[in-house]
Amino acid sequence: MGSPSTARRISARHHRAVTPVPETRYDRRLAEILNHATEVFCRKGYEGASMRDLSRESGMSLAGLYYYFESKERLLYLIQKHTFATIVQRLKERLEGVSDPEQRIRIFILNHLEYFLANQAAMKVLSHEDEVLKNGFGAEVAAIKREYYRICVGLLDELKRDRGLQFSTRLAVLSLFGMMNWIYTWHKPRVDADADSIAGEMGDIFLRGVMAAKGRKERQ
Amino acid sequence: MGSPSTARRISARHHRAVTPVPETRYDRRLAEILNHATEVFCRKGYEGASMRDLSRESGMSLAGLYYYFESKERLLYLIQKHTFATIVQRLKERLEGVSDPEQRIRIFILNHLEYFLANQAAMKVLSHEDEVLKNGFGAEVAAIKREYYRICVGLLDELKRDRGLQFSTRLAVLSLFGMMNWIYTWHKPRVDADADSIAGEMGDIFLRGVMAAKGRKERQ
DNA sequence: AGATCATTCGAACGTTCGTTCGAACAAAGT
DNA sequence: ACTTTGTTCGAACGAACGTTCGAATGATCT
Repeated sequence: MGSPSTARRISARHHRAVTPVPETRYDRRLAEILNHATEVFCRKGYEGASMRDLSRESGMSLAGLYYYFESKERLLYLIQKHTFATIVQRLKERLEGVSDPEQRIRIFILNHLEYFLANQAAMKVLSHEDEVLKNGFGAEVAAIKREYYRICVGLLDELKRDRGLQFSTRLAVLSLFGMMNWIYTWHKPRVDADADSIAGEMGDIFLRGVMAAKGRKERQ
Repeated sequence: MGSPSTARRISARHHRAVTPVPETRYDRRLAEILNHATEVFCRKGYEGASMRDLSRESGMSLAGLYYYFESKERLLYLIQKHTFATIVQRLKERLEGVSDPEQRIRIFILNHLEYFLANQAAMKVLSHEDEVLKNGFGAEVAAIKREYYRICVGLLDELKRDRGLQFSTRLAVLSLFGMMNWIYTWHKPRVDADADSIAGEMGDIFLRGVMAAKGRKERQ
């Protein structure tokens, strides 16, 4: 009793049952810790960041942290899952009601880049610490990631059908992800453009690139 | 006497002075260790791989490794520097004698992807362990990296002048690097296509994308 | 053969790692 | 007031970390 897992289960029940946005003290504190941890993971990498770093940064004692999660690995899992779930949910909202295939892809790009630049630390952790989660945790995050990937494949297939194009959807999608995700290695908030114009330019390059493949046969 | 740094200095002198490709025992052994270390860094990450992992994998005792380099950080530096120097050198050779701007960019893409796929472990370490080297080592690697980047900027500027295009060179180059470098997250040698066809398809997407920007004004 | 050098290793150094434990404090319920 | 439950912490655990040292090999030369 009083163990972390018990506390989490109880607060979760409160969160769902009592009010729409109760935001218990526990949940608020956990969110704070997650934010600090994200920033430290982003700066020093998952393996490079010690629990003592996280303790110092979040202002909570080393032992205190373990009240909120049972291991460092689980902490990374919480960060990754929350980040990915948020971006997928936002995307689905924005796609609703838009039917033009090109416009839908532009929305996908903008949504991705906007969230990427607004939560650069979280997305860097997501992109960079890809394979460190072990079997149980890793599988769940990989599943969300695969869903996100499949959405993008669907959007591109729509475009191909609509415009009668022929190219390798897989390679196009992975190229697009590369263009977008690589941004964490070079974007400096003060000097580079904002998400809107970057999304526009990348959308131009990518969409003109794939749409110029009119009717041609796919490379073998 | 007998210290690592002394040994390295001597063998280096031999390497340069005596014959074109002398390949002393020392150099051969060091190369072996570098290869094994590259593979381990690729699998577990720089921070995640311990010196004991490297010892086990290379078959040399923990202490024995320190005869060949004075620290783990210096080992990463040696790997990164050698990898980058090789790819830049190969590129310069291949570009010689080719003057068509589009063809030169296709050569750049092919060279990058070919080396990337042939030395996937090394390139993953290069891409992934970007900011771990401290001041001295980091600056030197960053300089080679910048030279490589500038070559690509030069190629794209040639294309722009030649075809009268207008777009942001910086964003185009960084997008291209993203497309290419992201490959380490998804390419499976047995199931995915080879460097030639991937380079062709990526070249199509990218070049059609930027070349469709004929005469138009650059986005603000 | 002995001497000199290059190479390798077992054992240990001190430090830092992730994690745990029991006590202490705070809030809420009775 | 006392009890209960939720939250925090100092201190410590054993394990693993990067690195060092002196002795033991192997190789090369006189």
